[in-house]
Amino acid sequence: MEELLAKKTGNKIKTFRTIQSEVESNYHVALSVDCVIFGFDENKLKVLLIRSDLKNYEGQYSLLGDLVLPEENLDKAAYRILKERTGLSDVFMEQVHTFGDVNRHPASRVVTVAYCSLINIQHHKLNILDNELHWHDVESVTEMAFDHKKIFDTSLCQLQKRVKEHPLGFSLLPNKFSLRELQNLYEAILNTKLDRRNFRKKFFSMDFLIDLEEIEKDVPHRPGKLYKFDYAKFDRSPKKWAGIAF
Amino acid sequence: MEELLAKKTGNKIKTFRTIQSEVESNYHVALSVDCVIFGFDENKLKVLLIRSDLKNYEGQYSLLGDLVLPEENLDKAAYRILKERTGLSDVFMEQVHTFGDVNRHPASRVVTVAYCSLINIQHHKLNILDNELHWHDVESVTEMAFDHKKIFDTSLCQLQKRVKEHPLGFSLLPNKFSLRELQNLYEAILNTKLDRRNFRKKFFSMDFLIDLEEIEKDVPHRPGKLYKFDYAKFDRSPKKWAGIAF
DNA sequence: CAACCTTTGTGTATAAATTACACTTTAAAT
DNA sequence: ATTTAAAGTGTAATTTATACACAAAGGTTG
Repeated sequence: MEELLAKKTGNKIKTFRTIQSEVESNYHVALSVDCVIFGFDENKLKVLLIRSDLKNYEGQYSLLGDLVLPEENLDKAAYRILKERTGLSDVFMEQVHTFGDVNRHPASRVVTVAYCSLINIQHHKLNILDNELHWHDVESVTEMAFDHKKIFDTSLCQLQKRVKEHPLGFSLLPNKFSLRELQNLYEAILNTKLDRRNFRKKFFSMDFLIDLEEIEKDVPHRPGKLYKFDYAKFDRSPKKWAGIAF
Repeated sequence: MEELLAKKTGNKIKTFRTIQSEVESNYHVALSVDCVIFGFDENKLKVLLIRSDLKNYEGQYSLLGDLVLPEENLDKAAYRILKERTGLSDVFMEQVHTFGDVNRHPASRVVTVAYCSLINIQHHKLNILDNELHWHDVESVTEMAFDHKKIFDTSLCQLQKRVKEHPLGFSLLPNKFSLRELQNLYEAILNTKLDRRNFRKKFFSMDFLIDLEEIEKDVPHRPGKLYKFDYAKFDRSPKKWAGIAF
């Protein structure tokens, strides 16, 4: 949220210094939400970052965040940020962790709640406001503004864990996908190579994939069959999700 | 933290109403930490609760919490609360989730970060300050003040998950324990019955238990051998923790 | 249109892990 | 000495995970 804070303070509450003098109660803190938005494209796991415009962190990348509004629940704030930037609502979104170290923000105490979101990279257009907003390969993310690298690492770690125990991955894929794409996704998230036959066997045995009786187009080799995930069936009997151990 | 907030406001910032008028910036919120402190006694999982003294929730139980101090990190705040109430430091403590619904606190907006802590119920004396502070059977916890029931449920759920994938449970036991006690603990946390032979087989195969060459005292039947958990060995090769699937 | 390239799609044998299950041993209590 | 209650122990059956290779499909190329 740190980028936007500068603007907000400009509009409504002047500067950080002003905030601090106005807030007589030391027991109050600024509260923000930061979204780690993952996508999947070209067989790589991506994350959506913006360039920081705070002087302290000039040129560095940071997560998408904003202050939580006075009458806004935390989840709502996270969805608002996502909507503003990607135009998407109704996507997977989950709280990850809260970061509140005293000096994590250079200007004043700002406690931030991190959210992890998974979106289908094709179903949206980026809303580029003031700063560069781009997808970055997860592997290439090194330095970041504030403690955002730590937030990012925590989120990626949690994603790797959660994707094994819950069918989250499908949020990152198009509605119709081939088994190869699905496997590439898992390999990208977990950063491993998986056995193709065992992977297929596992998914077919769970029986949550609907055969769409269609095949891939425009591939320079034998096309694969297309499937979609049977969310209705999963909701009825989530226990049949055996987990992805590999 | 809600109980203490009343006092704090009395001392330093008067009343909630005063707070609200003083805080010109709507972007600032009160921040608290609530601790879900688990113990294990008489083969039952227990949680440490205090009686709420807010009028709205008279007579109901609530978690142990407090406002986060201006120069205090979140983890520090959680440890401080635990120390104040149980005299213990250096125990298992983990952030669970942050609850920030706009109206979760009747007086003003208070966002709270929940922590889960596991303590050995015998190694401490409760520091009973103003209100009743007691251990409660986890099963018997029904109504609670604020949204604390939801916080408690979330924490218990996370504990059930975490205890399978990490050797947390030993924090709840005395240093020396029998396999029966260990099994009772897992049964209490997971709320299931486990097969005794398979349970023992699993733990022995992981080879993290040190045989202390001692036996139980004062039991009216054949005494069991006592063990301790080999934390050093676990730290060297945590991958050998196979998880408790059952 | 034939040869080639790349990826799809499929099965089995082996090893490992999980489950179900019953009797003897020990120490304390009576 | 007998009773009582839990400790301690092994095996067979089932399920799950792993390793591994070749034929078929469709597009591309010369």
